[in-house]
Amino acid sequence: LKEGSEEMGVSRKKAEQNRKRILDSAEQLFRQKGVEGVGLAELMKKAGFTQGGFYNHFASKNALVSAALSQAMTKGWKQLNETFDEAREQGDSPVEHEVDWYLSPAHRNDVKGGCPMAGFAAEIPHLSKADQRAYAGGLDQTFARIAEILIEQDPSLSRLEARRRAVAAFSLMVGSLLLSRAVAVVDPALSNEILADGRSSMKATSV
Amino acid sequence: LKEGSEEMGVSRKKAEQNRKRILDSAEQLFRQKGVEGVGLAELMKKAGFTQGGFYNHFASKNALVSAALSQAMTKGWKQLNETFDEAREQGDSPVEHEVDWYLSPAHRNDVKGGCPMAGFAAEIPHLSKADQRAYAGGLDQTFARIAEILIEQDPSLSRLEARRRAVAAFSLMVGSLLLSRAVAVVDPALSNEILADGRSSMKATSV
DNA sequence: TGTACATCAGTGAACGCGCGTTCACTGATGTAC
DNA sequence: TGTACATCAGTGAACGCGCGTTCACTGATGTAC
Repeated sequence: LKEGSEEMGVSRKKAEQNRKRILDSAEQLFRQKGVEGVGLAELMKKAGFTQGGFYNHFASKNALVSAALSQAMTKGWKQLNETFDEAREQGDSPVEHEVDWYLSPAHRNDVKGGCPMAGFAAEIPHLSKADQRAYAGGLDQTFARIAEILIEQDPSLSRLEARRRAVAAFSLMVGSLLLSRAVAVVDPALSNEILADGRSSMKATSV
Repeated sequence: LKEGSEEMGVSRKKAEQNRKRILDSAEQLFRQKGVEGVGLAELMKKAGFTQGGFYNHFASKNALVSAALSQAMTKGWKQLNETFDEAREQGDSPVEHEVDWYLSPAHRNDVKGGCPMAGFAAEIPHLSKADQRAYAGGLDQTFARIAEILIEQDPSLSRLEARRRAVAAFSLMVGSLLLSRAVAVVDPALSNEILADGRSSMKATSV
């Protein structure tokens, strides 16, 4: 058991990879079609398995939803910080860099990925309290990180003012992204305009 | 037929009222639980009927969804204009009046009602193209109306600049409302903060 | 105005279907001696 | 190191259930003469 768990056999390693494949498929499908719009049969088929194997990896669909939300938020948090680091390396304003990515057509089109706070926002009220708490924690953390960066950019900002701007800025980004996605298929021009106007508003308010 | 349709019998009048009750129940339930989260049995029971009667009024669940979305948008449009009229009567700034209502805890808590552009935003990509088109039209109309009001308030604004501000302002309001709703149950303080920061940002940017 | 027939909203049971979940079985993997 | 047994990921069929939809039936409403 001691050494056995250290260097696992092929099958267990493979099983862990398979779990990851199920989880990744779930994350994408849940964003794309909504949690209620995806069945386990479809999901397992996409991951390359038959339906029955699901319960070797997750206790229930709800457990999978929690895991998918959690993974999406972890990815989103990494992405946020990478975007800031990237901007610093290029000597750009970190928040402007973030906004340019966030309100880009590419991010809008990436329905399967992208910001989990936007992608899951509408599902959250239908999920468990634990999931709602996880989401609220992730959102608060995001606000805090943006406020931190704002103070870095302009040290004269008070903590309170930075927080206010961070919350409003992120709300604008989420709203623009969701409205832009809602009309993307039937009115691409309007969809692009929403992104562009969001961007120009962010720049006008010196954030 | 000529006179008969002029002064309809009690039953047909009643039937029309019943249709309205089904439609109203649907509008509320779809907002609350999402379109996929509501079954026709539950819906008809809420409206006070048995399941089978549904198809006397609507051709399918999809047809009901379209009707509910359409009714919600009509109501939303009326509400928008009434809010503007109300502000003018009281000598308030129309847009500020709108924002104070839109980003109020009362509006956040009114999940069954309130702004349809926010309430249905996440559902739209899963609906029919016709519904998506209707939504896009309603959104464009909303942007245009807000831009109009902005020019009324400040005639020096160019059409383009007014439009830009209207789109960004509405996107901020929608984003704040949705994020605020997402965390309302598990973190009321954060939920209120999101609304408050949205409001103060709107005022700071002189909209 | 009064009677005979047609209409049609509402009932309640049933339809096939896909859902989340369970289960007996398999065979390769991992463990014990 | 080699053999015997236990584990457990994956299969595929089945479970009960609720879904959207259909249908035969009812009785009050609306129409025709």
